Amino acid sequence: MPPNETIDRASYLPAYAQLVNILKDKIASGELRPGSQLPSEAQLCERYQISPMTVRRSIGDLVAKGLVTTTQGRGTFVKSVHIGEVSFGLGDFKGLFGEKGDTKVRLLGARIVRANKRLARKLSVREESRVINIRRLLINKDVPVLFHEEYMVYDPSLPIVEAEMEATSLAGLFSGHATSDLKGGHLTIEATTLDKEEAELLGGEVGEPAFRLAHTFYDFNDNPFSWGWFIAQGKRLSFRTSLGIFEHTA
Amino acid sequence: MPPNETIDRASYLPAYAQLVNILKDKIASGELRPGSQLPSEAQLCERYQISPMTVRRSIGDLVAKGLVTTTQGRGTFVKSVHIGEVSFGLGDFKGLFGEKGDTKVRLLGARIVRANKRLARKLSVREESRVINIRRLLINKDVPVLFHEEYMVYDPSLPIVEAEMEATSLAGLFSGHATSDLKGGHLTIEATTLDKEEAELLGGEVGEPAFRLAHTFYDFNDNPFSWGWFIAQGKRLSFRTSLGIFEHTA
DNA sequence: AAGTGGTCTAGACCACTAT
DNA sequence: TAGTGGTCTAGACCACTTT
Repeated sequence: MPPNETIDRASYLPAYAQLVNILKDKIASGELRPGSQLPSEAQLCERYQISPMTVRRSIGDLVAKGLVTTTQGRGTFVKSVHIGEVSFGLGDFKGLFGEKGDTKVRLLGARIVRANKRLARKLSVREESRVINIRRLLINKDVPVLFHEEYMVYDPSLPIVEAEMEATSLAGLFSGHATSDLKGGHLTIEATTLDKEEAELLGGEVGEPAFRLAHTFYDFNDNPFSWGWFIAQGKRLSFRTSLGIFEHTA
Repeated sequence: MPPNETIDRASYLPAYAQLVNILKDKIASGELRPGSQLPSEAQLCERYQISPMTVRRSIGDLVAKGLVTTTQGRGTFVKSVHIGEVSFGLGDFKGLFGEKGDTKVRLLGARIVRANKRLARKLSVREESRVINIRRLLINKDVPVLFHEEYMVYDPSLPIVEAEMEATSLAGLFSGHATSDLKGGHLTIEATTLDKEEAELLGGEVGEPAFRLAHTFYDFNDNPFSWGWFIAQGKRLSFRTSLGIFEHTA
């Protein structure tokens, strides 16, 4: 478990990764405390008999992991932990899906509506223009876990529903192959409570805590083409992360 | 705005960053669509007259940004967007603090309690052992924005309250200088609703949507020493992020 | 066999910080 | 001035995928 103090050139693990592990362990064990300075790159080269570019790669990895900071002319230092820099992944959201095959999508409705003011602004279309509204329920092992409501611009030049629906298909977005028409989007996570309809669909109680994941997706002309949100019960979902050094970083 | 098609060796911007921008723009403009293959590293070396290591650094940056993937023996390809890989930061949380000077912390109470079963498990102490309980209210411009409840192990060998309180002081954790006794921790974000007490403290309504950010912090012996949570009204907070290519990536 | 990315060398010069 | 990290070169050899 304790890594050797030398680089094993025969190891399947590349030299830079071995050095990362060595330094990481020194930090995790407290041998290198937050604020203390790491050996200089030249010293690490000499100590472990590896070339400068390899040492730099190792240190770059540690910087990327948020474990150290470098300052030109000063040196490399172990960072102390800051909550503000933590990031959470949406992988937890994906966990609602479970194993493939367990998950089904039930289409609750698809219709064409006229854009009100808010919708017109969100999709950059004129008020009263036609917009596709799609409502889906995601079911995992017969348990409804996610409600999705989405509005998409209606482009008469396209074969409507199938193409549009595939564009932001749940499976594609979360785990599989998204379309190449999607340039990117914005997401926000909000706290909310279930309303009557959502509670019925998800099998929960009205007023129960829930997450709303709102999305806007853009095409390669930077025009929004989809706006909507996912609703998940709070009890079925939480976002987890770690600060500092933990197994999962290994 | 459109970057030149050559590397400017006189630019203050390093060569690898210039190549990153060139490739990023080709992706953003749709010239390189999701799924399509980038020129090989050798071709990029030739085309832009830079050495292999420099090209690799550029591509490494794009991989880190999640814009491309590389497969040994196959090539480098533009990724399509996947929600599951998105991550969002706690910077939004930090936004509750506002400009420095606007923010005050009011100590609502600090006392020593006996650990119940749950608390004993969370802090890895025996049931009935003594634990410090601290409750704070964070106030920004006279508006209460954050309620913090925390339990810490009571170590009789330390000068109690001040040392312990500083260990996870709000200011230190979110923006400033954390102590070097903190190795790391686990965080979870949950959806919840305000109970009566929280509603009174935060000036909200009972049952109103809220976020709970729960934390456990560990020392360098991997012993948990702090467990607790922050409560923020949902209307004062949302977590935002982007997928794909947007300005903020520049 | 040809082409691709993955690792690594052994230096070079530059920009910045400290003394 | 000495020491630090930041960038970059011009190759090398390896592992892997595809034809």
